[in-house]
Amino acid sequence: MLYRNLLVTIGGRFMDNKKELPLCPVATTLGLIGNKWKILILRELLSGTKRFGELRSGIPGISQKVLTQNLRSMEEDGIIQRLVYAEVPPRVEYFLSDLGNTLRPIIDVMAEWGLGYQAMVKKNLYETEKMDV
Amino acid sequence: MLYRNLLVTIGGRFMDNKKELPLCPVATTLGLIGNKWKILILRELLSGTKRFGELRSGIPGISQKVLTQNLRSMEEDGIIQRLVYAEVPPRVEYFLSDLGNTLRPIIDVMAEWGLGYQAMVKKNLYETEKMDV
DNA sequence: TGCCTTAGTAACTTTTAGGAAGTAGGCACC
DNA sequence: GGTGCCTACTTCCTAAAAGTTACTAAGGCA
Repeated sequence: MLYRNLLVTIGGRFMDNKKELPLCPVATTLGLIGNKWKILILRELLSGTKRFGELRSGIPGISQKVLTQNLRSMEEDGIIQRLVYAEVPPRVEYFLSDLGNTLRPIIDVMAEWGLGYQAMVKKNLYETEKMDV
Repeated sequence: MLYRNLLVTIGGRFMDNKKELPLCPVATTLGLIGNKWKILILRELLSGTKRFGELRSGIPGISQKVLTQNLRSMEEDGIIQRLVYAEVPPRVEYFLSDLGNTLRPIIDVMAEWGLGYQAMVKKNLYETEKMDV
């Protein structure tokens, strides 16, 4: 593994150019998983190894190109690993590296917050409807 | 407060069109803070009320336009609140709403992970240098 | 009068994402 | 033996988003 690859992708136009870690830890984290697709990919892979097509169907709205781009970027950053089988039709498996697995708490907290928010919205809508009537 | 504004912004091209909550809690969360700028704005406001200019200088690389856009979006979503003083030169203060404050654990976990990552990179670089010599 | 201030907007350029079509290459089918 | 199928890309073109720069309002102050 190339340790230098761990130096990531912050500070450029889309935090993807300069090989330099920002001082702020939050910005450092965002340098690796700063867009929503990477987080959704992470969410998918937290439940285990997935093929390209499985990721695509598991993440509604993502295009092939963007999925490929983000997978490559995450592989470069050492978050995920890529395993190509010399078969026809082609088969490529993706799974989290040890580093990628350490990101699990972040997704957990986000999932937890999302659940609470969904519940709040549901409750508020209900009360709003009651008030409307 | 308009409760319906809590229904957010997921599923469109950039998760900002349809007023519909996704089933996945992670995607729900990403609908509100799915881009890096919002998370950095959140980080700034977690330490207290800030003026527009303070936010701008506290978040290196953000442009006026993008800061304005994200602040407006976060205000619509009920995460932050905006207070305009009728003064010249103008003064506008931003601060977290109660809802916005509930996002604190997410930023905390990201900061924690970022610290660990920074430490790892530093250590690995050091070892790599030793190996290179 | 002229210049300072800050938050925001408008016009314009660059970057990124989306969509559709093309590629590889072994296999099944007619 | 030609045709089509399968999957994981890749390429091309267009649309949308983000970035950059310049400009505005409107009172205070020299």
